[in-house]
Amino acid sequence: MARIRLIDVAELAGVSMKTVSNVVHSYPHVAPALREKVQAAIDQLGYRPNLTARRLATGKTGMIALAIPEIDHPYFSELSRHMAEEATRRGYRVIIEQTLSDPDLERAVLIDREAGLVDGVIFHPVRMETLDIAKLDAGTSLVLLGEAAIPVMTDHVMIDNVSAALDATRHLVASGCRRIAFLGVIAADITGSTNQRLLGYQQGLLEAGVRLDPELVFTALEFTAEAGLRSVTEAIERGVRFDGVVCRDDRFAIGALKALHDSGRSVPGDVAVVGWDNTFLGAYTSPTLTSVAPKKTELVAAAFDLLEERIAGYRGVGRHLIVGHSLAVRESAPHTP
Amino acid sequence: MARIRLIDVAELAGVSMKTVSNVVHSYPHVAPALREKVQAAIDQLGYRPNLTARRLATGKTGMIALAIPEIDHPYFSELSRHMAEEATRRGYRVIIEQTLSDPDLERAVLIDREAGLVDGVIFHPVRMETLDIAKLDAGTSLVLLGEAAIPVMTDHVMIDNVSAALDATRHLVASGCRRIAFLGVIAADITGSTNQRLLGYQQGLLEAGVRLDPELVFTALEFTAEAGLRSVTEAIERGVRFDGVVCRDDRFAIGALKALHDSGRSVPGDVAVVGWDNTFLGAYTSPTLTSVAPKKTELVAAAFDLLEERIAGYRGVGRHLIVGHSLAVRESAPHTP
DNA sequence: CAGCCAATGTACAGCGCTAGAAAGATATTT
DNA sequence: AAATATCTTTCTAGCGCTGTACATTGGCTG
Repeated sequence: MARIRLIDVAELAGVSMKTVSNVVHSYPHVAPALREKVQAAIDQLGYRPNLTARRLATGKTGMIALAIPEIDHPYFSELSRHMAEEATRRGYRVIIEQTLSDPDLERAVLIDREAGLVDGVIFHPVRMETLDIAKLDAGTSLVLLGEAAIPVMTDHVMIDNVSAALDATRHLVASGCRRIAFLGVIAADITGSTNQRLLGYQQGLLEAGVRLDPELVFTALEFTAEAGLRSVTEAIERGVRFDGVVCRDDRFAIGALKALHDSGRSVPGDVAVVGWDNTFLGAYTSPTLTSVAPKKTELVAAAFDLLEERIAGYRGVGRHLIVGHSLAVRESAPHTP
Repeated sequence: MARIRLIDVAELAGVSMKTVSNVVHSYPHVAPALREKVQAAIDQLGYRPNLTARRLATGKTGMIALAIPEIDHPYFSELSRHMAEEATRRGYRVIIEQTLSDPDLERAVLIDREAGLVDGVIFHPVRMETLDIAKLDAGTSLVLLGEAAIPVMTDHVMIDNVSAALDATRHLVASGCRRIAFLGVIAADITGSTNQRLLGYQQGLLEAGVRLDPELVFTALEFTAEAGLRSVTEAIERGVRFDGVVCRDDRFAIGALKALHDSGRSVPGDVAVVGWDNTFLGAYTSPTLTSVAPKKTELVAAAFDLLEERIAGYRGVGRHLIVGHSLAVRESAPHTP
């Protein structure tokens, strides 16, 4: 079953390849009669242009790569969905690369990108350091997401983590919490995200005239609900008292909800809980989860805008965009009446 | 910043293109000294082969498409992750196509596949009908997932839904449930999945000598936790009594948990709940969710095996594989003591 | 009716890489 | 030393499509 080529259609229709190509591309200056004849040949043979060949000829692949740590992390799977939809809207296809937070895989993404496979890359680094990225960002189209690394020359989109954490903390303060914990600092995590969120949290306490009690900064071992559960359970067992928790991540928040539930605390009665990322998980818990909500569609649109400008030839310094956020208020930390 | 080409390397090293190509491909018969010289030139220029060109020349793209209804559905995002990992293991890249259960998008997947973009497609159809798929499966490499459509000529992997539903029902019967409900039949859903699961459910009741009460078959309007919640809430309000629920989907199960919780029922005390797909959602709920667990890694491996045989040239009739399943037993329907 | 322009169509040289044939170099055998 | 075998390397024809340069046609103008 040999594939039908442009030339096969051309022969059947008795015209040149270019004319067939013109029909395929809806080039205006083709005589209606000819166009019809060619179209008939196309239909008859079931011709589909070979995209690989087209790519080689045009130099454009029409494809962008989205490199994220884990496909099945709710935040990233939602992000992927938005990316896929935005890409379709803009005429691109998305190829998803899972880096698993492995520095080598992350590096591979940046190197492969140059292999002419994709026109650009949207990359959410976790482990690669600023300088490392700067070194590999060899002038091709790249947009970074998140706060892990921010090379000056590279475009970058994020939310204002400090102010978001501040909002979350203020929300808890407003509903009467005074002993507010922060979950979770990760031993192995040297990314800026946690630090910034912690900073906003401190600022919120300061504003409320509450002193930060180091005992209330909970540490987790890894980014899982399980680790969050363990961390909160241990705090409870240590006798730490708290009436609110700002969680660095929805999964931590879910672990926290479970820990509180298992230890007989009511949420939000005894402890109010705020998560982060506003993933769909939060809608499924009991109680439902209040969560910091990055404006994902804005973020996706901004990332694409920057990327397309790069693809179009922009070679200037990196643009660093902040997109909005809000607080999705649900049962675990409701509005004050 | 013009891209470095094979010929640039060849010129710098003072050899022919083919020799450079041989080095790149680790072809054995290259004199060590020459190999070193070429490698030095490659490193110096930072040469990366252009994959698009390679593809055009070899006819292999090294890429497969995974077409699923929604990237951010937990089942599919977990599946995607496994697919991505298996693909990497086998030397492929995955391009994910989101069909959104739209018949036109589903059809587009099958048509685009022929555009020389990918070597094969793994496709989980939802809306396309058997005949429609059969018509478009024009001899290229395709493997289907799920139960929606099963054209004879096309390869296909699924779990035994009847027997899995039977297992779930038996589990509830064994723990003493007698009035077992089934959630949810979807008005608009004509896929085989629901019917098969319903069949296994009936069979389980029959075995236990329990008559099927039509009142216990709960209908939902769409595939969301929200719809599940509503369906169960309405049943409770109608005064329907039941002590167990087999859910067609983890999201329904989560809706059910919430409905039961909100109405003051305890799970599993008053009502035991079994979900389906064993997504990570089930580990995060309170109580945690017992769920039918398709062996995803087996499924992924089987799909790839079939696909690779197709890619390698197999042109016979469709193989229809059943992969295993188990029941992930957690708190919502625990083991009987 | 020559002279021109615009509208249509054709020819063909790449895009960067691969792979098989052919040539050149070196080693082995008789 | 000639003949043969074995390595190494070069040559070159595509892969299927696009875009530029050029050829052709027909309609109009003056």
